[in-house]
Amino acid sequence: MSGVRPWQSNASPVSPAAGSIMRVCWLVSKDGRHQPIRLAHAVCVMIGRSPETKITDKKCSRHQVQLKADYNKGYVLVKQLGINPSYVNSEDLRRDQEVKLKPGQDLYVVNRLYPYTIRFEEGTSDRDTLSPKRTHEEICPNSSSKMSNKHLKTEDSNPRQYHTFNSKSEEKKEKTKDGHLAENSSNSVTLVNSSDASGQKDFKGMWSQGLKVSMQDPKMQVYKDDKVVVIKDKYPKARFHWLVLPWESLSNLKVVRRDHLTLLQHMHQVGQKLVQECLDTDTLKFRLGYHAIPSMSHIHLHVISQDFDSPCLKTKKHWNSFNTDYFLESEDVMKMVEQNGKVTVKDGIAELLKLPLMCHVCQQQQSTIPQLKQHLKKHLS
DNA sequence: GTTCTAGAAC
DNA sequence: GTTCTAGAAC
Repeated sequence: MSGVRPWQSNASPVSPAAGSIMRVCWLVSKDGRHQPIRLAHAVCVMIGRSPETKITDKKCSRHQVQLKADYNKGYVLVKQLGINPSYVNSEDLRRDQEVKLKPGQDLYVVNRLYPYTIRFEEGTSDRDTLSPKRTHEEICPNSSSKMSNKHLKTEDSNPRQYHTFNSKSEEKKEKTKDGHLAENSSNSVTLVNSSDASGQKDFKGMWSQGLKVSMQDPKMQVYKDDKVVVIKDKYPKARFHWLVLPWESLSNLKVVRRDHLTLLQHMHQVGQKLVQECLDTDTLKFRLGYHAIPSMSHIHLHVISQDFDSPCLKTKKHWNSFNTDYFLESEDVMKMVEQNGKVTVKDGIAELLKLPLMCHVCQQQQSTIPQLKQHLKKHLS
């Protein structure tokens, strides 16, 4: 990245975006009677006694349950239509009763028989939605290719707040170590082996997967190279607020090991470079670091200016997540990984989010967020 | 992560 | 009465 000033006029043009990322939901027969059935978004699908489900039980209606997937909310609405009860989430359903079926929960189509579960996946082409999840090898048999060039472009839509320098879209993306992000030779991306996606006990909903989608979106990308991508925080808590994300699938700091140290160092260097290249760097201070317990999946390094002048900064949690020890300095994280081979977070660190609001410049306590924001104006040059 | 809103705080 | 926040829902 040395010498690169991505927003300058000689940057490369942006090529057409790859296919937009789409989600797909599968109804999976837990006893393996048949292949997964695709549930399209907001489309009612009837499940019951049929050749497709291979259910021949006469107690099962041909229209036993109606399923409607909601890709935005990350669940499937189950409506019982048959006479005999279906069973979801430890509850027998009545006729016409509707319940939400979430990843990790089971649906028994009738009389606690014929178990199903659902699985949400993501892909960038229609083709990805036509067949169930494939292994990385199935998708990308020759997966040694890597992105080689750095292509950057300026597109400064908001000079005060952002340099939006989109990266030139590369047609082929890299396979990650564990196959989380894989791409075949015809320009489709599928999230496979989503270690923290649907079905996991710590799955919080589709919203928590948003960074994985954003980082793949050329319109969101501010910088990218073969190891990392930078995007603007969608809800910036300061005038400048970027996220540096590795292509490699790392859900959070908990999975980081010594092997990842060079990656963390690279993320830090890219973050520092963003700061150096920022036109307001003379007047603004920046911090680089990680949230101890991030809400969003996929590890991300915050690069944030210390003005905290943003309408998106609204809550005590927002403030304290950047202004207490909940914010782990990138340099401290790297040291920890170097010395201990992993990152450890103190017990009870989430309690820091509830601390009284304190100005990060003069340490004066403020009683409310509006007061704090008013106070912060004093420190703005 | 955000949005929404009931009820606490003023 | 209005402002603000915490927690639920997504």
